[in-house]
Amino acid sequence: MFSKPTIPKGTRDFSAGEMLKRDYIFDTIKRIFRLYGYNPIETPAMENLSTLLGKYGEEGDRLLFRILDSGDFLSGISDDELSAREQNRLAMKLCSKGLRYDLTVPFARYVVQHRNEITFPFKRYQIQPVWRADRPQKGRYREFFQCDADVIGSDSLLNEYELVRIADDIFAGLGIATVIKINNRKVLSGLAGFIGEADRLTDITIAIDKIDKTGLDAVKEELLSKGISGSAVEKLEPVLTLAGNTGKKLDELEKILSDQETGMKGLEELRTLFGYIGGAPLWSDVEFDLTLARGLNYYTGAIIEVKSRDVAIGSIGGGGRYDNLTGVFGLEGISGVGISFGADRIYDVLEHLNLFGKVSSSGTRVLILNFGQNETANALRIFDQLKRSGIRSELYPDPVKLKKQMAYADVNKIPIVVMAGAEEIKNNQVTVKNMSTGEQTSMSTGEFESFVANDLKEKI
RNA sequence: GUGGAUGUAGUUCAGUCGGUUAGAACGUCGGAUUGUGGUUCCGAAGGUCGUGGGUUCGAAUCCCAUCUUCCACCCCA
Repeated sequence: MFSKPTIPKGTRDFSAGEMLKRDYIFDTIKRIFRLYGYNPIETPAMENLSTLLGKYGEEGDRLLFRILDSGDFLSGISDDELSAREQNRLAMKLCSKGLRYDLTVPFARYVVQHRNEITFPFKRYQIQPVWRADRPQKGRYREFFQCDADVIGSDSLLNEYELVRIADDIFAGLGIATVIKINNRKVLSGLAGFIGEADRLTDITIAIDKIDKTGLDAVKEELLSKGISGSAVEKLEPVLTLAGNTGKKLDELEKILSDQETGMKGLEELRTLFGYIGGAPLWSDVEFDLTLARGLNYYTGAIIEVKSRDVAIGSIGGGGRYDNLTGVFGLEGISGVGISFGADRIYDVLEHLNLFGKVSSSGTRVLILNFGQNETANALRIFDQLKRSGIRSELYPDPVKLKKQMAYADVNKIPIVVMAGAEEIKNNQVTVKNMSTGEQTSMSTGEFESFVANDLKEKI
């Protein structure tokens, strides 16, 4: 007896119906990426752990899938080390590779490794799965696809603007109402300096990021519990509750952060970026959100996040500028900015809002019925004729009952059935059935030829 | 990594207090109809009750472990 096969926690099979919908998403994203001059690259599923570790913070390191070394992986390990049972130390000795956690760090590695073949600014897109050893939930998987577009080697804020446009074009194309939130790490940094806790930036950003979800009081509580002084939290509160439109918020912040050099630089960047955005006709709402503070510790300038307006599923896209990501791989002074879209969550949003439309049908337009050995040569001629005209068609492979063949056309939503049995062949005819109306017409082979060339071809 | 819920046919779900052979609907397959799908009628197949232990005369039902899925944290797309 075999036990039923299963797949690992947090992974999924994609059946044909799902793949057609997923491809629709990928095709839309690729089309827009290409429209803006980004070219595709791919990197391996696994990277050396030395490439991955330490890039995502402590939490990120924990979520890395590690790959057990091949061969005699115990050879360099003493019995003492084994019996000490120190997981992390042992893991470092047993594993030298891991599955990629995102596409940005492998991209940084790629840029450093290929620096002599690349001319800057370098624009690339990358659509591949990533893996995280997280505990799965709805909209959260252990294997999922990211769709990244990055430009590296240019400081211009036109790049940030371009990424906002790309996000806007993609979601307009998919028909998802979105809000694109923008913030700037330098402003957050200035804020930390302003309240006298400049070295606690990470704790502060992680805490205030939750203000939407948990409220102001919970954020204050978290800040205090992390050891931020009461006076600092008090100083921060009026800033977090700043109201008004983007321009007004920026004006207010300019007064507050006037003696914070970094903060002022961030505000200037935001003004420039929103200046570009203000002149563009956009589908999405774009807003400055001071509490947007994504935890990734490599962002240094702009921070971007995209959320669905209609479905609460976390962010469906995010990105930002990282001034020195390649620095850890030995290439200093190269700035990059990128954005990433989560195809799996976008899928869930489209499904939830019923926005896939006709994408799900198989696409076959014509089914030729199989009447048996004597009629096969004739059926194949019709088949060739359809293929030559570029019409997606199938010949039913087995000479089974017509009832069964008809049912196949029905469940696969094939709109046209072509029949040519002994009767038709004798009279040089073909019978065409329209599956939605049930209407059926017999025509001469000559008439069928023009039917294929005109009626069928037009509808593709 | 922490805490909580869940698992019965391909799918959605019943299954009483622990008690005979675990049921339904939908789907699948066959037939009514050997040249005609969707509707209808008849029939059939399909279950180690997530897995492994334990308690009991007896376990889908109670206990323990483990896995899955889901939820709240953490973090994130």
